[in-house]
Amino acid sequence: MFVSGAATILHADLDAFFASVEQRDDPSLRGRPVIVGGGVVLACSYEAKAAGVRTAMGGRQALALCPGAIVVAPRMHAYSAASKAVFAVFHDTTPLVEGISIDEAFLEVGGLWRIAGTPVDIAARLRREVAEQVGLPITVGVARTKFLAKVASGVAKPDGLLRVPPEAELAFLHPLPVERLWGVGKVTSAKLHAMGLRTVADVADLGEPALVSLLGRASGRHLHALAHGLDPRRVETGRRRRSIGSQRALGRRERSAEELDAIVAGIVDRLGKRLRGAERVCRTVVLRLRFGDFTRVTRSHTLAGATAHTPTILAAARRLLVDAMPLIRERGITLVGLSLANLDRDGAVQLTLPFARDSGPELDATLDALRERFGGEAVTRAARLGHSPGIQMPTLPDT
DNA sequence: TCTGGGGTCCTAGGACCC
DNA sequence: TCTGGGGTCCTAGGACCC
Repeated sequence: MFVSGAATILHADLDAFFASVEQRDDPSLRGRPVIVGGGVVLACSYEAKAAGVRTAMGGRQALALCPGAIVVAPRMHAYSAASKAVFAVFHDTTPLVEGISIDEAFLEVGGLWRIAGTPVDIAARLRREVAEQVGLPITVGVARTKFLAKVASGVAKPDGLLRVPPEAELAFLHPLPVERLWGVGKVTSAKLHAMGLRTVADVADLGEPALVSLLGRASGRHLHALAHGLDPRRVETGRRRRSIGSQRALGRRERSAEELDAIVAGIVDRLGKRLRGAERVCRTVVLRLRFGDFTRVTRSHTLAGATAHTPTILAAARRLLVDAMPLIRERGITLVGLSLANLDRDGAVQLTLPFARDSGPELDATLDALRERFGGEAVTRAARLGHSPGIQMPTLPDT
């Protein structure tokens, strides 16, 4: 059930996913700049990207950059059906598939060479099958680790295939800008730039203690490892969602307490249905608010027991909303959202196992043993706790 | 640049316990 | 009686990703 032997990982990533589905379903859109979304760009075709359009950009700005763009309203059902079809191809390729998002997955193919050929053969076939069976372009990165496979697919986009051979990893990685490192966003890249660090090689030269003091323990260690081509994370099947949420942007108009209450009730209703549809229960209700000045807050409440009962969740959400009303009146509300978290943390057994700091292989072996014993899906948590290093907390089902 | 919607993980502090 | 170490759980905020 679990991987043995040399790991070889594919990172498969659909190109401009939503926009590609639109171009597939409407031939008149092919070869033309397509923007999916309205107020904000959810996705755009490569023709629009060439004009400077980017995901999450305001719609007005996008059209200013690319006046010829065709704007299409999102069709989430079509995307989710296309995603399912692509994941079916993934699962035909190998049982070891870890979905990362609607359009991306890691595939472990290290043990397949005897029956399916080299990883590059497998990747080429995968791309062909996705094109033939689903009609979408997909890029695949091939490498020894997740991170390198992901970077490879990013470099190979669009509609490409790139393998990073083990002996060429650092030569491939080190000239890249720090923004390519997974976990380096705006804030972190600004900090790194302020230190004069621009490439992955610069980060690799800095040394772990300096990175940790700059970025915090977890990020510092993580980045240091990635910059040296080290990434022990394996492809994990059976990961389950840890929270579900829904939110609504409200614009700048004033909202009465009754109006907000009705919006929250609507969101709770939707989330309750999703929760029960997934046969899951939650213990924590989180209210998310964004204000007129774009500051945000969250307010949360943890229930005594897990539930999927809409009235129970609604009562908790209402209390959080009422408590937040003074803030809302003061700053003006522009977004309301709810998350249901601590999923399935009731009727579960929590084990706490002490480990020495940094005993990675031991931890992995223990987790594998737990998965063997209880099934891959059962072990839902294996985290290093921030302020109590070395403790693991797998969560097991009721036995 | 006047800003969506769905997520993950990490950090830090306080209450509480032994 | 006071203090410390070690630990769990909850809340809140923030960075990041697609």
